[in-house]
Amino acid sequence: MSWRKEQRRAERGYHHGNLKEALLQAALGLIAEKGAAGFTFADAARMAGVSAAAPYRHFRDRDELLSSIAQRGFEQFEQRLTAAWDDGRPDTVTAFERVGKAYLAFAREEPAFYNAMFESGVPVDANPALQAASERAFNIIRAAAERLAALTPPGTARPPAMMMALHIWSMAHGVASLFSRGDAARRKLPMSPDELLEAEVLIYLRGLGFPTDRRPVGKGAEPPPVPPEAPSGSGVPPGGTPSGPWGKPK
Amino acid sequence: MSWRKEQRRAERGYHHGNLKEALLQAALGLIAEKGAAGFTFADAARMAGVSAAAPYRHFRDRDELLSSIAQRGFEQFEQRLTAAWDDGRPDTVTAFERVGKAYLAFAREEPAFYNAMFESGVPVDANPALQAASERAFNIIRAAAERLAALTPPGTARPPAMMMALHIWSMAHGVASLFSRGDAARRKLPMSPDELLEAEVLIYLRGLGFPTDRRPVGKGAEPPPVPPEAPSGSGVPPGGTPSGPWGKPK
DNA sequence: GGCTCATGTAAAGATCGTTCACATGAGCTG
DNA sequence: CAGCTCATGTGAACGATCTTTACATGAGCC
Repeated sequence: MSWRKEQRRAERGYHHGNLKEALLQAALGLIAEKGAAGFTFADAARMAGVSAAAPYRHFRDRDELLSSIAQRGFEQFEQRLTAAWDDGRPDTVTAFERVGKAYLAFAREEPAFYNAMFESGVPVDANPALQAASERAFNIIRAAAERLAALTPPGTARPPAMMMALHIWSMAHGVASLFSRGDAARRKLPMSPDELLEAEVLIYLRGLGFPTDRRPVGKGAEPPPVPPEAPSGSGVPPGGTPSGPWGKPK
Repeated sequence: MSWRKEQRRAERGYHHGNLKEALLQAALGLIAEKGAAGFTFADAARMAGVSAAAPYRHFRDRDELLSSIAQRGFEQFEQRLTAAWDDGRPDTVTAFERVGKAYLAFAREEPAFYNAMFESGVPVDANPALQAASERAFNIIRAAAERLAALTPPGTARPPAMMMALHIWSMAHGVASLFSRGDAARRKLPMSPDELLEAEVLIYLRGLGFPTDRRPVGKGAEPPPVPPEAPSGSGVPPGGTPSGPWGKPK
């Protein structure tokens, strides 16, 4: 009966017109603010200007709304990873690292999605569409790993691509959850999460025999262009390089 | 007024005697069952056989109970990591990997603690004791990394120990959150989380120049004893070893 | 114009978190 | 042992949330 309510209703009529979408947006905002735990179904309804019971016409319950958001998150995630991977251009290793950065960027820039996807307690298999979306996203990493695995320098054992993909995913997720978002970011670090992950991945790749000693960590000069995909002779890093992927040793 | 209630009270008298501890235990059980999000203050009270208001005599609010549990979790975590590290015996690399396994074992065997520590939304700096406990636990990993860094084979750049520690932590945490617990464990994997992490760490260490090609992944025969801490000449793995830390290539 | 069904509302029940005034009894003081 | 005190537990109550149920509205279609 409040004036505002009548006002709203006058604007949009008895029927909202696009409540489902409005609820998703509202929830997204609330999760970004207060985390998936603090988000409340009633609040989302209020924010959309409808009664507390209305959302039940569009979502079975609060959890279904949450898993819808998680699903949407995985879809956007997939898009960003795909763009970052850019089919391996200009060279596989560079593109691979770009994927890692995109992972962190997503966690940082879309905290609400990331939260719903990985930290809200929504099980991956809550709903088939969610699971499918999650798998599609992971498949980007997997495809990238496959391309990378195919490049193992001669004389080096070829690692299973699936394993590589899982490794990379765990690194990115570990760095993101521990250091790259909200509260967790308060842990004091000697370097940025991006640098941390980049060094981690480079060391890992070197452990697999890939030549990765082409640039220091700083974002200064562009690395000298590498002949794309031509494994430069012996894959093993030249014995005893004095500097690692983490920059100059002091 | 119920018979049960009178019964309980007759057994223990008006005062509970050890309510704080009982609440912590009850909460632990509930979190293990339904996750930190699903755990309710009222439930814990009920489980301890006490009115819903009683817990407020021991905890300012629900969040304080949660962060108490997180703190306790970090303390137990520290103990287990310390035991696993065993001051670097019998050799640093072996002990280091044992720490990784202990990390996963803790996540698997103490889901309630792990949940409260890392997934409950309790910020690390919620309370100074919690933060301190968290740092003490991390310091075990850090100390181990320091010992490891000191062993870098001659001719190899020495990585910052802090960075190594953060890398290892992120790997362990990433594998644990994504693959090693409850709902998340439903993702289908080609290998166990333990093996996954072990391979990841070994490849990483190899990337840093450590010789790590001493055993396949299977848990069969004990690895041949390695002369403790005698960096065997050139640290770089003998060029072109045909099998990696992940086992035989097929 | 009238029907129908998706969509929204109001009201109500169950549960929680939290607070407040009050009850109990364990332990100290004399 | 009497009496005091204070930590600890109780019950009742408030406001908020989630969810269901019966009812209202109106958009689209015949």
